[in-house]
Formats: sequence, structure tokens, C-alpha cells
Amino acid sequence: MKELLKSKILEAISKIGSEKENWASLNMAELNFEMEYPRDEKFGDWTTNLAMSLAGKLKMNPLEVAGEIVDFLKAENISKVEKIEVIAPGYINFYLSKEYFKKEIENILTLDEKWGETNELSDKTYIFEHSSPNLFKPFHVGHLVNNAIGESLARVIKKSGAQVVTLSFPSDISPGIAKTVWAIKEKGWEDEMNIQKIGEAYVYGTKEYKENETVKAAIDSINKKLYLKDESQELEIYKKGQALSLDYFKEITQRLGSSFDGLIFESESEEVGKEIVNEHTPQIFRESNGAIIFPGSEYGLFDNVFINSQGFGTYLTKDIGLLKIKFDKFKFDKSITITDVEQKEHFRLVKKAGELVNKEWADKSEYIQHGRLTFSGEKISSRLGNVPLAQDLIEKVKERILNKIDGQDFPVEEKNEIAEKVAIGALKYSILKCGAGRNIIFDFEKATAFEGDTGPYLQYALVRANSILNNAKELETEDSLALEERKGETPLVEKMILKFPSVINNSLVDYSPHHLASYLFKLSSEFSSFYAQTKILDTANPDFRNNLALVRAMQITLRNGLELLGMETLRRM
RNA sequence: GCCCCCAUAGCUCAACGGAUAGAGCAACAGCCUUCUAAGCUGAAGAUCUAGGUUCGAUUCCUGGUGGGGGUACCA
Repeated sequence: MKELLKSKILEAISKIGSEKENWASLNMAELNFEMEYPRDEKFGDWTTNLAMSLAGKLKMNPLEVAGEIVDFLKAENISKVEKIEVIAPGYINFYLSKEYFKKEIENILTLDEKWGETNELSDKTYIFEHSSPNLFKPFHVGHLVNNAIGESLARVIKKSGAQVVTLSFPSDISPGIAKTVWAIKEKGWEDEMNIQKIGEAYVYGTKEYKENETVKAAIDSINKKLYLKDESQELEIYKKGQALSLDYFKEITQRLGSSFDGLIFESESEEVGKEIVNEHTPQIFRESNGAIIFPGSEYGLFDNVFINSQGFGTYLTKDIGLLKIKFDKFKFDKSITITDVEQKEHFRLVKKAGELVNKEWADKSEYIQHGRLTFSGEKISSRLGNVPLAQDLIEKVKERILNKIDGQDFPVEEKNEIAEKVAIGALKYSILKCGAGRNIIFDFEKATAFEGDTGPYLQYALVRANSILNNAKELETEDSLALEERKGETPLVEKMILKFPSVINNSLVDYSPHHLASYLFKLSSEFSSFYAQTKILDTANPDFRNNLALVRAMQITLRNGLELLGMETLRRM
């Protein structure tokens, strides 16, 4: 439809150009304009601001320009276009016919779970890396942000037609881990080790490392043993803690709705990366103060250490090694890595150094960032141990929801399932509704609320739609998808449903699920209004079948949309 | 110091350079014998500052103020 309107407009302009000199001077090839959805449905179903941008070149009033184009279009009598309007300051607005909407709704019902799919990225293979944990550190709200956005983007990319391989890159070797191992040994927690204790040990070890010289030396020596895999008591503690942390990571990400096609460990990439760095020293990397650095300052960046003076690869080297592993292991068109914005500069350096080693590495790799989470004014830091853990948050929300549904007449098991899905939905949505690059101020009350612009509101709207369709089964006998033209006005919600694929594309282009989140909220809100003023299950209503089809299309859209956000849907709540 | 990002209502967030800057929360006034009130309806409330570019600037450019990130052996 969009393309049809565009071509008609171009045709109009060239036709007018054959009659009028000033129009003829326009360069048709350079005429670049878009048909858009108006910001408000009252401005029609499609709009363009073309006339305003042409007005300057034509030395005419925008309204006159629009008027001439529209006069031509009206004479054409374009099918499925009911009305064309010129509105100040110079918009051309198109109103589509009921027949058009009827056809579109029928199409959605047929597509069902495929509704929203596009071929934007068809035939492409993407590697998508997210939710990389630091083993031996707790999975906290920061990881929740990365997981929520990463998981959703991976799904959006898939919906756009690409094959997606999801990866995670656990940090299983680092000085931070040595601190934790030291603390576990020091506290004698080796046998009673669990996730909770590991978290406490990390905080304790970090503090002691900073404050106590002897401890610092001891931890440095443990670090060496771990990197070199020297048989020792520390290595045993390390192995045990690593296994515990990894199990925990798998458990929590699964609970959040993520699964990974592969894990690549830093201990593995450190070795690969070190080889690359050594091979390219001194051509790309160089020695400095006993370490090997990359002179980023020569490329407008900054110098930083790739192999430290003890001979161990840093985070930078690990990411260089990871590049090689990815390219050796997979065939793909693009690799996307999403991390916290604090790693933005780090990846600029990785990309530059990587480019010098192998240009394809940089060309096919994209590093994107999400915003930082600040927590009631202060910076959250797992080093300080002042971070709310993902698991604790989920449990707290669950508890509130269980209280709320206490009086309802469901089996206990179902209540639990509802509370789990609603809790995770609430947390995820509170993250996803913000632009992905923006910092988020974490507010427990707001992140766990279930009224207004929240995840549970969306889930609730879907439950309502499901419930209507369920009840309708008793009324509905005909099973055909074919609809008749609507008798009354086309409801706004029906028009909004059609925008779904274009919104998915916005989220893809900006790498930000918030477009989808806010669209789904507006859609649910419009549906709720419709629901409040229209008795849908009313067979006497001449639009009964249309309304029912609308609810079904709404259900499909919302369900597919929530899936893209990584939020689970419910039968009732 | 240098490099990068951000500033919208009391709070938390929206707005391809375009129409009257949209929501939610909080506060105020209403609506449950009728498809689930986690809902609906109504009224109130905002673009940090000084310039510039543009037919048109919350959006682009420059300066200022305020905040965040990075800046050699953490990730």
C-alpha cells in the first residue's frame, strides 16, 4: 500500500511537471520521501510531508503544492483509498477504506504466529552474544538488563528473517576470581560453598586485596596458579566454584527465558588471544613497561595493556581471542555483542586492534551497549556488594503478586506459575520500555508495580482477549475466516494492529526493544478502551463477527509482541 | 586534563527535523448485579541555559551549567 501511494505521488509530480515549468525543474531521481504513519490516527492512515520539503524548491506555499498533487491523485481514484486530505502546514493525509482493513485483518488471522515476520534480514546469519556472566560474581540487576535487552533483540533479529546463533562468554579466569578463591579458602568455606557464599567471598576478597599488602601478594600468587592451572588446593576450590557458578548461570538464564547455542570461555580465548598478540608484536602491539600494549592513542583512542607484565592476557586480549574463535567456528554475516555502556571504549579498542589483525573481524562485528543501571542515586557495584540480585528481585515481586491473587479461586500450582511469569514480566518490561542506550534509574517500587505502563498490564490485556475468545467458542458456530465489511467506524485499535511489523523494524534498526514495548502498551491501552465501551460478545451487533476477528487479531499481535520482548504470556491471572 | 554519552511534568519514561511535546506513577473527580476493576472515564501538570542553521528545532551545530562512562596491567 505504502509503495503504491508513493508511486502514485511520483507519477503525479512528473505529470504536473510536464505542464508546469517550475515543477519540471525538480530532479525526480533525487526526490526522496517517505510515507509515514501519522502521529495521531485522526490524521489518517498514511501521511507524507513531501509538499513541505518541495515548497522551498518550487518557491510555492506548501499548501498549494500539496493541493496540486492531491488534485491529481483524486482524479486517479486509487483503489482502497477512501479520502485524501491536505492539512496545514502542508501534510497530505490518506484515509483507507474499510475493505482495506478487512483484508488486513483476514491476513493476520491467517498468518497467526508468523504475523510480524519480515524478510529484512532473510538469508543472513547473525551471531548474538549477550548475558555474559562473571563466574564467581552474583547475577545481579545489571545482568538482568543485559539479558532482557539481549534476549529481546536476538528474537527481533530472528523475526526479521535471520538465522541467529546465541552465545554467551563467561568470564572464568580473572584477578577478581583469584580474590574470591582466596576469601573462600581464608573463611574455610570450601565444603559449604554455595552461590550466596561465593558472593560474600567476592566482596570480602576485593576489600582485603585493596587494604592489605600481604593478602594482595597471596592473591596475586593464587591468580598465577589459576591461570597456569597448577594443581593446588586453590585450583580445587576454583573448579568447584566454577561449576557451581555455571550451573547457577544456566538456571537463572533459563528461568528468564534464554538459552544459548554455545558458551565460549575466557580461559579459552585468553590463550588464543595471547598467541595473536604475540604474533603481531611489535607490528601492531608493542612492549611497554614489561607489558604488551596496543598504542590506541595513535588511532585517536588510548593506550591499554593487552598482556600484563605477569604474562597474562587482559580483558582486551580475551576479546581479541574471542573474535578468532568466532570466525573459526562459525560462518556468519554479522556478530553482535551487547554489553553495558561502561565497556564502550573498551570495544572501540578491541575493534581497532582486531581490524589491524584481520579486517573482516572488524567489518562483521558490531558492539552495542545498553545503559547503566543506577540504583537510588548511587552507583551499583558488585565489588561493594550493594547490588540487588536478580533472583531476590524476582522472589520479592512474586511474593507481592501471590498476596494479590490470594483470594482468587485457582489451584496453588497455577498461582505459583502466574506469579513467576508476572514477576519476570514486570521486571523485564520495566527495563525494556526505556531506550536501550539510556541509563536507567532503578526503582524497586516502579520496577515491580503492576498497574499502568507495566508488563502485567500487557499480560492482563492479553488474558482479557483470551478470555473473550474462550467464551466466544460457545457462541460461534461458523468457522470461516472470511469477513464482511464493517458496518460501523473502524476502531482505532484495528488500525494500530497493522503497524506491528513496522514497529518490529524500528526496534531492529535502533537495536532497542523499547519501540515494541511502548507500541504494545498503547495497543493494549486502546484495546482496553474498546473493551470497556463495546460489548464484544453480542451476536445482535451487526459488527459482531468483525469485533471478534479484531479481538483475535489483537490477541495474535500482543502474544507475538510479548514473545519478542521475551515475556511469557498467561491464560489467566 | 583529554575522549565519549546524557539533560523533557513532582517522580519514571516516550516523541524518522514536522501537526495541539505523548504516557504511566503520585495527587484530584467519577465508574464494578453485564466478556477478569492488574481495568475504564474526566480535569491538572514539562522541553537546563545563550546563540546559530532551517519554511519549521525537544531533535542538528557552537559555547555555558549540571550528571554519567572511559582514560596501562579489573571485567
